Amino acid sequence: MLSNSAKYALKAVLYLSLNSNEEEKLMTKDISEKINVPKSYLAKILQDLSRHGVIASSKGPKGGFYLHDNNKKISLIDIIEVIDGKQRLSSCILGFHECDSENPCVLHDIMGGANNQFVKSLEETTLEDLIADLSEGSSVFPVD
Amino acid sequence: MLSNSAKYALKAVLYLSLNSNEEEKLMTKDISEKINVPKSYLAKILQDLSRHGVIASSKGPKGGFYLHDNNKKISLIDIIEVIDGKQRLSSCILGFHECDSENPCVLHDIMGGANNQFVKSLEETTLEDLIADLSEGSSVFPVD
DNA sequence: TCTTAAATATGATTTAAATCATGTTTTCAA
DNA sequence: TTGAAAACATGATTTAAATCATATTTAAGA
Repeated sequence: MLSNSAKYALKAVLYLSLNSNEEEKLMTKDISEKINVPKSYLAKILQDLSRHGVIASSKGPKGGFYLHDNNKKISLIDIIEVIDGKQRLSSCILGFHECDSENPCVLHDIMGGANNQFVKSLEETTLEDLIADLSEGSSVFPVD
Repeated sequence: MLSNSAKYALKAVLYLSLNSNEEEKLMTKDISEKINVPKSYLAKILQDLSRHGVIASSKGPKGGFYLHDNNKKISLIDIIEVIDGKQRLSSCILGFHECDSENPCVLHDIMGGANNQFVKSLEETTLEDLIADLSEGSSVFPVD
């Protein structure tokens, strides 16, 4: 459903949203240790996210990755799509190309629209929402 | 969520449930052409399913794969678990090991139990149910 | 201006899933 | 009883994702 890379991206951006700002940037090394993701692999993902404007970065000494406030208004789906593309999440569970509610594959209804609902949640949920949940203590930010 | 192999298994077993019985067995070659899955790859999967009693087989000339009536009462989850194991379907979307409703990861609620519900459907749905849906014309059996 | 610390860009390597290939066993039918 | 047709078993190859490595660019600070 989600690639490993996309999961790492979500974790990293969430970590940044909790621990960074314009004054306190974070290096790949720090993030990778904290969220338990291989450093060079994470580096590639962060660079990808930065190139697409999902996160901010600056080079050189005292440089690193961080989030602007408006980056926190981004929805989760936008993070995922930078890494996995648009297709992956909406694809039929049996790999049927023309699968939709008009022309449902034999498992489409079994899924009960679970996937659609999940995608909708990803579209509607922003980083800020997750931060709110976490600060309420109603959920946990997993490391592994 | 599901491996490619598990998808192929579902398609193959469903095809068998529609087109085979004790008198009309089907060879790997026939099934693979019909459901559009590589022959030798499918062979491995069918042998796996047969070894686990999900489908029946007989060797030699006039041999092949088929389903007994009681094989049609099997639920979809049992087909999937033979191929993918028990873990894969229930794992946390962020890869968090202790993720459950007691200790939800930050995405657990976002998923809205979509995954749990999906697994439940797979547990409750039998091949017969799918066959019924198909014969009503309310769904389609996809080839690709 | 020079050194150093960071991201950036690019490509190589590893790993696991997917796919292919082939020899062995069983059983039917002539 | 023998040849052929099928599943069965096993292992090799390919491919894509995941991971690693390293040279290049940028910018801070001395």
